[in-house]
Amino acid sequence: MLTPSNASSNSIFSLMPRQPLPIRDQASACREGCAAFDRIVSISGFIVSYPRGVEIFGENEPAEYLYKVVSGAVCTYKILNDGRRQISGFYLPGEFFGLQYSGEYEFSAEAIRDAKSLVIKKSALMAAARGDAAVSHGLLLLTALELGRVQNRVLLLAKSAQERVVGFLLEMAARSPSGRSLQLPMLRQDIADYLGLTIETVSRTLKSLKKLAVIDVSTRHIVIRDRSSLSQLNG
Amino acid sequence: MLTPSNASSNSIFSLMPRQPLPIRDQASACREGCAAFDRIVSISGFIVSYPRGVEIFGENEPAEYLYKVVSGAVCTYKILNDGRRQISGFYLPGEFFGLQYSGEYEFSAEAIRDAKSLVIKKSALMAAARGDAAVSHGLLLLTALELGRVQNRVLLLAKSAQERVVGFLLEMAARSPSGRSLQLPMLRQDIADYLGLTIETVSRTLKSLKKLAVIDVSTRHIVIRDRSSLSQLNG
DNA sequence: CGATGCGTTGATAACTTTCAAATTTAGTGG
DNA sequence: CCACTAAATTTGAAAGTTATCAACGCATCG
Repeated sequence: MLTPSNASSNSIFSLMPRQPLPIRDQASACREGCAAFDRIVSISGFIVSYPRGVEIFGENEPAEYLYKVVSGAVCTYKILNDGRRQISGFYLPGEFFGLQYSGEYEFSAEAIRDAKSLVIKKSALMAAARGDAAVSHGLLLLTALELGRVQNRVLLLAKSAQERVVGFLLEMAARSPSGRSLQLPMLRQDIADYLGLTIETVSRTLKSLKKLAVIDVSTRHIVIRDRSSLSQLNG
Repeated sequence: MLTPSNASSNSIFSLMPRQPLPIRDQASACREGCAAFDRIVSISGFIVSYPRGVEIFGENEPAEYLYKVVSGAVCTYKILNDGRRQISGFYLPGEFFGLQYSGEYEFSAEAIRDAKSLVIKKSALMAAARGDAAVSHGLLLLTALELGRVQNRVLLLAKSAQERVVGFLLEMAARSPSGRSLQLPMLRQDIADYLGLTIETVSRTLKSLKKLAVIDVSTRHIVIRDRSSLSQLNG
């Protein structure tokens, strides 16, 4: 009942992989399982460029569009009452954002590097979905993957500073083409706001991981030297 | 396009309320929006009793069943490598759990009070879903509500101990029949494992909130005396 | 070459955990 | 219903972790 072979069923259960997918597979799962979805997205979407630092959409705006990163990098975030910024996700090329569970965006989105996005009007997607179950399946798969990501983040945030940073590095590594060499598109401040830490703590933690010889650190680039030790430090 | 009036569309977007629903509305949203779903659940489900402390299902077991709490209380959790327990959610009467995004449960579930659950075989639900769009809509609504909950928890866990406890109280209050008087079905240890704190910190934080005259505290019962102050402390 | 933004480093303060009781609560058998 | 026991919660003191504040270094860019 819950096997991939049943993927044409109308139920959400059948859309889910048997094993939780590693994050790196978001793009590929969608490619393999939802070719029709991707085709619609490519046809009905248009490319928009966002210079670094520009807001792509704001919290509480009507959620009219779905976005797929083509190049660069994007984050979604929320500003809390006291002015702190909580980043809820980073999105790299091939990944989707703007998939909100209500009629209005729950978060704001901003380009953290100069970025290009494929922008798809949700109403167009929905029209396509009525005639093509693969499209609605694609949307559901994205939603389920997002849920899995967020659940992982809950586990991450319950831990110590070192475990958070390690978890972040492993997550980024899983999404990188090369699993060992990470180009970090975001600033230290972005990492801090993602992990609920300060930039100083992020900086010091990276340094201590370097001292332990599990990673090499430069400003925008991390090399994982000892992955098994890193995984052990993940708790 | 994204209005509630469009709820019969095949797209997940149309299933979502315009505004994020407060948590208390999980049960009622399902009642109102998914009468057919609830009917199927009631018909095809059976009642099982679980004494307090009993495991209902375990992480990595095949996710064959969906559960709806009838009485008592349940939590889902994960044991981390170092033995810590991270509780991922509490479920009160009327709420669903066991809705996993993969073919196997991501978490374990346990009765934190003597509990009765309606147990529904997912394969039966899926069969019903093929003939009745309302059923698959119901599943999707549950999934989307779960996503919203988890997103709120991410925001919670990035904050200070006091803000976490306050957020927890506000969340529980929103789910209680009376919004001001909370019966807590869980132990302090459960609250601590939910918030990523120690029981001592939870205890001290509750005491300090009592000192601030925003709540009254007894072992299993909280009364919110000053809701607006409490909300302000939520960050 | 100064200005600016970003990252690192150091010292101190604030917060949270840890460890070790003491106290209260809940359950059980008399 | 009371006494006893085990479990749960609270409290206190000390240790550990992270944040805050301040300064410095290091690039990039006009």
